[in-house]
Amino acid sequence: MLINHDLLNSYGGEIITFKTNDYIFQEQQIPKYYYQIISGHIKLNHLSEDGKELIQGIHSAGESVCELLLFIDEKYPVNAVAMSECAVMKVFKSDFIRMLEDHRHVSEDVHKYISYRLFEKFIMMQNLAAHSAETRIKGILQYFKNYTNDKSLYSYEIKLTRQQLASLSGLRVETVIRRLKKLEKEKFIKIENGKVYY
DNA sequence: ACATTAAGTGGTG
DNA sequence: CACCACTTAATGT
Repeated sequence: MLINHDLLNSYGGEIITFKTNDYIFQEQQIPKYYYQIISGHIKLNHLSEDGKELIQGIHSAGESVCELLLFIDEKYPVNAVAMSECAVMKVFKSDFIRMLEDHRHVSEDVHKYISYRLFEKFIMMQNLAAHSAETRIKGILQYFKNYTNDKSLYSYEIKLTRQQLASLSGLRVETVIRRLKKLEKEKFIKIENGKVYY
């Protein structure tokens, strides 16, 4: 995990729980807390004017969400939504900042974490900006498999719905479904009972 | 049995 | 591809 729970506790950290589809925070709100996921999954999304959802990222246990907003004076650019039942540790902004000042190594960990997230954004941007649907989908699949150690063929089960893959890639559901079937024929992925293995 | 959600198909622009 | 309409399968209450 990014930051030790005991340390967060000693700086006023408290645990709050969310049910599926609950908001941890919403777009345009002013960031006041540091959030670190204890269990469950949280997605960062944005709804376009016509109602289409763009998923900016999906985070799980041990990771923090939008901590970078605590270092600048801006409102949240995205919503944080619980994708399952979630337990989250939250720490007041001022206490969080004080903790970083008191613990240099923790501060470095946070720097690295933010840097890695930014690095990911570069990769994702390049994938989404000027590529075919097939390349976009492959990019998303690779992005999630990168978090696992097993790199062998079909070792990773994509635990996302076709719709979620669409919201991540900026494509429509139908396109995702059709492309996945094509990728299966090409032996790039395997599909069993609707589940995608990559 | 009825409602809901996700996967999948056809066809048009 | 996006968009629209619709069918099918699986779950849930």
